[in-house]
Amino acid sequence: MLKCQYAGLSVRRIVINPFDCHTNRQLSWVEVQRRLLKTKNALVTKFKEDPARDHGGTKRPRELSSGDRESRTQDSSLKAAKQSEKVPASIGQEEATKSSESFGHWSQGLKTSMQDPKLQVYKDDKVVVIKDKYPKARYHWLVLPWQTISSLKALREEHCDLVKHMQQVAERTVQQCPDANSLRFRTGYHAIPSMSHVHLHVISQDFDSPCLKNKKHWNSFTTDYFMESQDVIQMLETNGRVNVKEGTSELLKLPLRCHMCRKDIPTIPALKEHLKSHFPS
DNA sequence: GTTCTAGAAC
DNA sequence: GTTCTAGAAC
Repeated sequence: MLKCQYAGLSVRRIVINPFDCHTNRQLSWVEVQRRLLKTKNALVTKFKEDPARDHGGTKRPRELSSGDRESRTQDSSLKAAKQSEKVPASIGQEEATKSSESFGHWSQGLKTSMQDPKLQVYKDDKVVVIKDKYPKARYHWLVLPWQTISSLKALREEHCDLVKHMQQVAERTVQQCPDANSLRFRTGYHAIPSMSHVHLHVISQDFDSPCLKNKKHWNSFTTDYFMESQDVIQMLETNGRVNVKEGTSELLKLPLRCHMCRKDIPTIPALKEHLKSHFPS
């Protein structure tokens, strides 16, 4: 039970009704905890008036084991990448921090992550590379510009050099990877990203990760929902903007198909088992 | 983006 | 009965 005092108002106790008021069914222990946390957060947010306290990724307790192996696998290459780290110019990072808006919503999480030195693999005056917080393969990085650009839709011809630089940095990051010769990598953007702030995915094609859990994850990297960096650059050069085809969001619902042998696989667990035949550990 | 879970699929 | 997914909530 919560005991707190804000703005002169004392809240001694929060009581959660263990029954759902609509269905009258008994709530699970987890659901009771979730409602307790929600009420507590609402009180804290209301009285402390601190919108930055609750950002993406901190909402619910998470299993510690998830992604651990991938993180360890990436670390060795990250150290190598860091050795080539340039000293950042005085502009860029601070400017990005100042111009960013609303860090509170989960979709703004990348703005926070890119500032976190623990996640940074490389940075220069234009871009930063971080490990994806929930890697969908053995190696999965994100290249982000310091400049605030919300998404592909906001890219224009004047961003051409920046986007080319992002691709160069992506290629260099792959070269630093100890498995660069044995694994294939792709570099590209999600056509309709969930997270704000334009980010280039650099991902190995093993898709061997406990964080890859559903059809949306799979299809976002193995269908045309994943837009190759080179294609994006070409679009910017020829049209001055990036064209996302109508119906692209429907690609996420396509049946599961192996990206290596094109075999249809019925379920995610079966797909993950199938991938072991292409990428033995 | 993730977590959680009802209910569909098996 | 168990496994798996889709969709709501965050």
